[in-house]
Amino acid sequence: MAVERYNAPEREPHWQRVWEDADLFTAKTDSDRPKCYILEMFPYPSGRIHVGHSRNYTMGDVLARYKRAKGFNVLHPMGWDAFGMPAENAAMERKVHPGEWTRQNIAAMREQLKSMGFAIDWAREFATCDVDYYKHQQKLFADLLAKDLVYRKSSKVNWDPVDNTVLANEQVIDGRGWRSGALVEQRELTQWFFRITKYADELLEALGTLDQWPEKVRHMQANWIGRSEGALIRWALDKQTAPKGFKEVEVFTTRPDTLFGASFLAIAPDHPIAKAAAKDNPEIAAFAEECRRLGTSVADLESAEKKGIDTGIRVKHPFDADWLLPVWVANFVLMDYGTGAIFGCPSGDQRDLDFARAYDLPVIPVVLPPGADADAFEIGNEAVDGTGTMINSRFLDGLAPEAAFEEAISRLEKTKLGGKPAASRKVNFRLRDWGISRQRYWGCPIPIIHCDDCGVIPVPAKDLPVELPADATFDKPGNPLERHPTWKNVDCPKCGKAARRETDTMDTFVDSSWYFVRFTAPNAKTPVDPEAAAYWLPVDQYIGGVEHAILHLLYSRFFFRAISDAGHAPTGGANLREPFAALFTQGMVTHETYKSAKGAWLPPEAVTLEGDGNNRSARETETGAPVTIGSIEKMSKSKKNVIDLDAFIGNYGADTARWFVLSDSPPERDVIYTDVGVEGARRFVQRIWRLVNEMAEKSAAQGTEKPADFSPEATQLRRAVHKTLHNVGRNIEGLRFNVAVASLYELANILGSSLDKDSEGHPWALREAAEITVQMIAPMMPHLAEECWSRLGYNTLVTNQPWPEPEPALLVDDEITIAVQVNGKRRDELKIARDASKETVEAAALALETIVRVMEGRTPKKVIVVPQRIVNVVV
RNA sequence: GCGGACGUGGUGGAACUGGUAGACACACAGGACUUAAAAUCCUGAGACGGCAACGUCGUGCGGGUUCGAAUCCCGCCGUCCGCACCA
Repeated sequence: MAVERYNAPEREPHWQRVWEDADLFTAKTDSDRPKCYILEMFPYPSGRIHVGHSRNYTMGDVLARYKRAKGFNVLHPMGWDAFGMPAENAAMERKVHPGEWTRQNIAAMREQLKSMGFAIDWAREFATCDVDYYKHQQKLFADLLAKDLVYRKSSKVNWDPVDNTVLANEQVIDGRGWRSGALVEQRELTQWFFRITKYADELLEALGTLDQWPEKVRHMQANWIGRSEGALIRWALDKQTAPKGFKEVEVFTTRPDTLFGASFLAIAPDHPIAKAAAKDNPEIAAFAEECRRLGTSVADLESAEKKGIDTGIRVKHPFDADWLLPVWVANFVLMDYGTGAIFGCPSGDQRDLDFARAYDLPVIPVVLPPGADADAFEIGNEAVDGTGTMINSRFLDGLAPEAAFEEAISRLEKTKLGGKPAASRKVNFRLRDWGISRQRYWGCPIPIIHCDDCGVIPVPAKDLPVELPADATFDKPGNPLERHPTWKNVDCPKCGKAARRETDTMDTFVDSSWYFVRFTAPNAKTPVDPEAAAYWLPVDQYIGGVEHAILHLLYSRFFFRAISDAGHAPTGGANLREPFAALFTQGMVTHETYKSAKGAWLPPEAVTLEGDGNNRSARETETGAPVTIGSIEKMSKSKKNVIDLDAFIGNYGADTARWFVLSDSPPERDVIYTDVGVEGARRFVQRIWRLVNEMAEKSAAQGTEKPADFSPEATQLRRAVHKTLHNVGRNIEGLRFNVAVASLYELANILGSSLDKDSEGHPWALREAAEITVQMIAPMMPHLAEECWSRLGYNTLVTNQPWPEPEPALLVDDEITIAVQVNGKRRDELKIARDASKETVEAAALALETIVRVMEGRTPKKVIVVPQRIVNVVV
């Protein structure tokens, strides 16, 4: 009677082999069945997989297995986002080649993913550092260049003057280089850019069609693109004070209606006028220098204290040549946005107001809020926005801001300044072109040759790929390609003279902007196989972290369009512009952090925990030294709060890991890793195993004919099973895995109490229950499901079974329970036939003892009956 | 600074379009089985008051709309994420 425990770590590899031998997950282009492309954002091969990583692959896998059972031709591939900084850092620190480090990590991580039993088509696997991948990327680059979607311009980087190297934003800590500690400077470099702004309007417009994307992601992208309608206004410089060679300054504004509230102009520290002013004025030069020390991160720039310096330059107000305003250099004006110059209207903009108060500049209210008293109205420390009536604005007085906006622009369009209109309408985008140059080794080489005579020449197609040299050195900072003795020396393909290779490599976001296309035909001779792409794309469900909500997803949307327009469109793909039909952003797995007395992070396995609730404490297991329990954070190598997957699977098995990460927390939210949560998952694995074993003994034999009649309790069991089946299907499709899990727990409770019954049809109902239960858990705990399936007497694979369909008749109850309220407060409930008429329900409700008592003889004013939901008696 | 989200028992969370708040799980308490333990099974439980029947309160805080609000609207507080060279 007693069932042996299910030994997951021992049985799981067996089933993985069986699946592999049966070649179940290799996707074939097969037009008979509808296709379904499921993709999780591919991982960076950082070393080892921990339980945190496994969550989004598990989610994708559940969906892939479910869709497969539903009859879809599923594509579920895996690959590696293999270029990037960590490999280069490892090379410097451990003297191991980035390629070797990356390959080792990939090998380890591939084995770990396989041990999770994922239904992945491994035949399509590739890494972005494979020459066979990046050579196609170089071809795409060349084609984009030919289409004028790539260009060069000067742009700023973080420069470490001690290490003589370019730093990523994350390598700049408090304004200093992370290794050298030197104060970081901004430096201008000529770099490569993708013309993403050409697609700004389309990328914004098309967001409206992405109805299977989270609202918040679309919102974030819309804000990121930042379309705004306004005007370019030219301000004449006052001749007395203007730097030599400058006559005017152009300002972009979305609020031309507030022009009469202007009290100063502010320009970016690297605006040409600011640079000219700095030449003659050491104070301005010093200020600009200080601004440059802030690095290039927008977050740092904008959260820094607002500071400025008066240049002494004056400009004429566009509507009044006698009105002179000062020009300031300010640290919050960005050269990259608009024209790098703004006019400050302190009464209408909080940042301008703070600035005006700090430097004692005039504050003129120009918009009177509705209901405010015109004579007494003053601006305190809070600016007023939008709505109201224009005041102090001469010919605009009395207008609404929207009307004043139109009027101001119309007038300026007619006003001539140096023979040209003083202003023009302009749609401005916050989105900037995508800078892809990286001064690093471990990335896709940009296939360009620089010739002194011929200029910038693309590497001819016949000479591609441009491969990374294997023998680069990593013993010092800086770009190893730049200092490689021979690699960059090459003959100009045009004139044959000695020339130099481009030593910049591409941003790794380029690699990840089209890997999902390559998965559709990973061995194609051309970057894109138009037939395969047309068949598989778009990705039907894309799953990844919210941290990619903007950059990766926007770049991919752009790049897919750009390469389509450059000759790599899927067949008949004129309407296929969006690569990801549905997007799901999953939460992280978090874990407590532990710190030793010396302040070093400790991994969980080195720590022993004691007590509970508020009395928890921790010690180092080996030494007994006290440990500080830190905050709960996303699992990360740097804080060591990771649970390694191998150890986990060795203890509990993959199915427990899978079940745990699917349970409890809604998938879009973070889940906290706890040992007790894992124990819960492990117990459930055993419980299912016991249940199925007992059911196998007590149920009808396999293939028994369905009885004509079922006892009430057998019907009740069947109802529960079919309702669960309905819920699990619905919730897997909606990616509400935690809810699907909960309904399976609920069913397990019912199954447990249904075992020892033997009324009419019950054995058959039990067999049906066992089979459907096993099929329902199969996408989530596939190994256990196979084990159970064979225990039920099958020599087929449950993975190959079609998803069962619930019987509609079993989903609805004949008698239902509805709540009865008096004045909106629940007082009793009522059991009544499902199809009872409103009148019947009302009468039955009013007749309830509790209701009669609570009514105290009062007559109902109104009785609201919502069929099958609720009765509310209003007195 | 700008932009985005989230907030429900001791804990993780459920609640389809506004209709019985707290499903399910964890932790906890009591019981069964056992020489004992583990495992397993059964029972209980939002808070407060009451022996109980039952009553009152209750979804971060303050207002509003509605017969009815966790859900919709306005204001506040708190937490988390992104900000263009981390991936």
